[in-house]
Parts: sequence; structure tokens; C-alpha cells
Amino acid sequence: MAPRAEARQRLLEATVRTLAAEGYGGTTARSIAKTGGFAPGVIYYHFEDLEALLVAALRHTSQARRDRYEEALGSCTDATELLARLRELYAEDMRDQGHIDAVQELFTASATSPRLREELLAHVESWSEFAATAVHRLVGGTALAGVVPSRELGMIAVAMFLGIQTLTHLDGDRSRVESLFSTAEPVAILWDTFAGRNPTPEK
Amino acid sequence: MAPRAEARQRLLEATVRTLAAEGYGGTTARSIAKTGGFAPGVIYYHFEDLEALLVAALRHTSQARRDRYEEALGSCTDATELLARLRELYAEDMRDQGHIDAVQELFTASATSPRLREELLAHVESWSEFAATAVHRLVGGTALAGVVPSRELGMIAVAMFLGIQTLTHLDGDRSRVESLFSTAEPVAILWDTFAGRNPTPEK
DNA sequence: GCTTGTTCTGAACATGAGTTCAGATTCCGT
DNA sequence: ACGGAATCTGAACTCATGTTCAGAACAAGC
Repeated sequence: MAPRAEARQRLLEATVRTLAAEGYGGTTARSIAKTGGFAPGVIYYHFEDLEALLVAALRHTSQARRDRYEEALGSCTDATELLARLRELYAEDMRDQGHIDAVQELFTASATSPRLREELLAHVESWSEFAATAVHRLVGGTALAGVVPSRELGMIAVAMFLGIQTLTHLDGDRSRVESLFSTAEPVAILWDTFAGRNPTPEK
Repeated sequence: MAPRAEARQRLLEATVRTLAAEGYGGTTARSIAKTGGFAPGVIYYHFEDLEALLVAALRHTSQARRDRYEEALGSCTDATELLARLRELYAEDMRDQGHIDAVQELFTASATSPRLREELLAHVESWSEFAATAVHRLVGGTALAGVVPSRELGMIAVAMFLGIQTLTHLDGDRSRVESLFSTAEPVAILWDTFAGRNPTPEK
């Protein structure tokens, strides 16, 4: 690989690793450079500023991650198989990052940086698209089969993931949050409740 | 009111207003003091440090907000009425804060500050309790009636809210996110999907 | 081996943050 | 009206961060 591209790559990966290890608060120009084995100055040789590096790192991991998931979508024919594969991928991602998602950390910074906010929006949009078709594929024989993949469907999935990850992140002990996954029915109720539909009082 | 308590109160409120107006990034000791009409020094007369002020502000609004919602729980007998009242309260909260939730902003800081993280956990726990009983009350004649208020149920509600608010926050144009509320069924599917239950392929 | 361009270093600078504190101001009981 | 305690001010200090830049280190072609 050309040395230029290699250094860039190393910086991107250092950024992601730093985000996962130190959180957004601990992700400074110096700490990123250190993780990558560089002096602080390199960042400004390869990127316009720190913000640009963060944006590039987000785009990089978002893209890479989506490719892996998309691949699963293509290679699994059966719903059960697909589900298992997706779980596997998710578990890998979490393990690799010490159970803290670098992308999640970046949401933190969206308030301060418009550029990052825009990139996050694109990330979310992209994932909602993926999620929509994935869900569509996964609900073969369910009571709710036949639901069409829509933007809304995807966004719902993404929103749920964000919420769960936020709680996971708060609560050092992840088991408590994970136990949530065992209850399914209430969700539909909640959605109805705040969706503007009255809970049909007598039916 | 005793001057001491009044100043404290004013600082708490200034903190919340600053968070909503400037975001977490723009919420500094100086900006909070300025919002409250103080010099920066007062903060350290009334609180140990900035972190303590943030924690106190979180506890304050969490408590106050919960009281208001709890009151609705007590005063509304009918499910439809309760739902309307809760919507009203939520709309008020959002309007008062310019559609940015101060509490949501604080999640941002949970990475850096353990004290704040702990307080947020308590906040979430407290709200999950409220949400559980609220949902229980709201599902009178629904297909899913009879669900018992549990900690998990409450946490699910909180997670959904967090996720939705995060998206809302990202996307300046809130209407896009709000349209999500119109789709209900997919949620149950999603939950099943990632909950560890296989989508029963043939049923 | 020399030269030219690329890549990296690390000390230095500017800025803004949290915080401190000596003194000004205000409050209140007597 | 006085005096002392409570409250507030705002300039100043410390520190970490993003950023710059002059030069060192390296690579490649001749």
C-alpha cells in the first residue's frame, strides 16, 4: 500500500480504537496519535483538522461495518441462518471494541460539530436502509409477515438500537440491559401508546 | 425563600436552560453563570465543582418532571384521559426547552463523569418505574392487556424514548422522526428478532 | 553519494476551560 | 447606625487541548 494511504488508514483505526477505549471525552488529538504510534503533528499532515479525522473515521467504520452485514444478507438464504449470522457479526463488533461502540461515542459530539452531525445522519440513514431489508427478510412466517421494507421500519430499528446501546453504555453491567431482550409484547403497546393511536378501550 | 436556597435554585435552572439552549458542549461554568446572571465564582460558593452542579441539576429536573407525570397518573382515571394528559405534559416539556431535552444532553457527558453516570442511571431507573405503571394503565382493552408492570417493561419504554430522542436530536427537522410514530407492528417483530427468539419459520 | 520530495517529529503557541481567592457588596440582627 | 456574617465579583492562575511549523528522518532516482 502507498505509504500515504497506509498512514491515513492507521490514523483512522487509531481513532476508532481510542474512541472505544477512552470514550469520546478521552479522544484527543494527542491520544489518537499516541494510539497510532505517531506524533501529534501527523494528524494535520493527513487531515485538515481533528474534526475531519473524526468524520473520516466514522465514514470508514460505518462503511466497513455495513459491507460485512450486507454480505451476510446476500449469503444467507434462510431466515434462521441469517439471524444467526447477524448475531455473530454484532457479537464480533462488540468484542473487538471492548463492548463500547466507537460510533455510539461519536453521537456525543454531534452537538458541537455540524460536520459530524451530518455524517452521523448519513450513517443512520444508511443503516435504516439495511435494517429495513434485514427485518423484512427475517419475518418470514411470523404473525407479522408481509410487512414491506420501508424507511420508517428501518428507522424504528435504528432508534431501538440506539436506545438500547445508550442504556448498555450507562450501565456498566450489561446483563441488566440484555435481559430486556426477553420481553417482546410490550413494545408494540408502547409504540401504539405514544404513536397517537388510542388504546382501543373496548374492542 | 432563604437567599442561599434561592441562589442554588437559580443556578440549577440556569444550568438546565443553558443545556437546552447551548447543548452540552456549550455548557461551561461561565455560560451557566452568565445565564443565571452571576459571575463565574458563585458556582463554587454553592457547589463543590461544576460536576456537582450538573448532577444536582439532573436530579432536580428528573425529580420535578417525575412529580408532574406522577400527578397525572393519580388524577386521571380513564386510560384515554391519561394518555392525553401525558402527551400534554410531554409537549410542554419540549416546548419549554426549545425541543431539546436538557437531560438528553447530559447523557453525552456520562462517559467522562462517573458521578453523572451514576445519577443518570438513577434517573433511568426511576423513569422505568414510572413508565411501567403508566403503560400498564394505558393498555386497558388492548390485545395485549393484562401485561404486568415490570422493570423490563419500563426499561423498554425508556430505551425507546432515548433512541427516538437521539434521532430527533440529530435530525434538525423533527418531523421526519415523528413520522416513525405511525408504524406500530414492526416494533414487535424487531424485538422478537433481536430478543433471541427465532422468527418461527413455519407456524 | 547527492538531491529532491515526502513523511514525520516534538517543542512551542493560542485559546478556552475549570477553578481560586482577595476584596467588594449586600444582608440582617441589635 | 453599626458590625459582622453571608454572598457575590471578576481578575488571575493552571492546565489540557487543537494547532502550527521549522527542521529531522527517510525514500527514491540519478
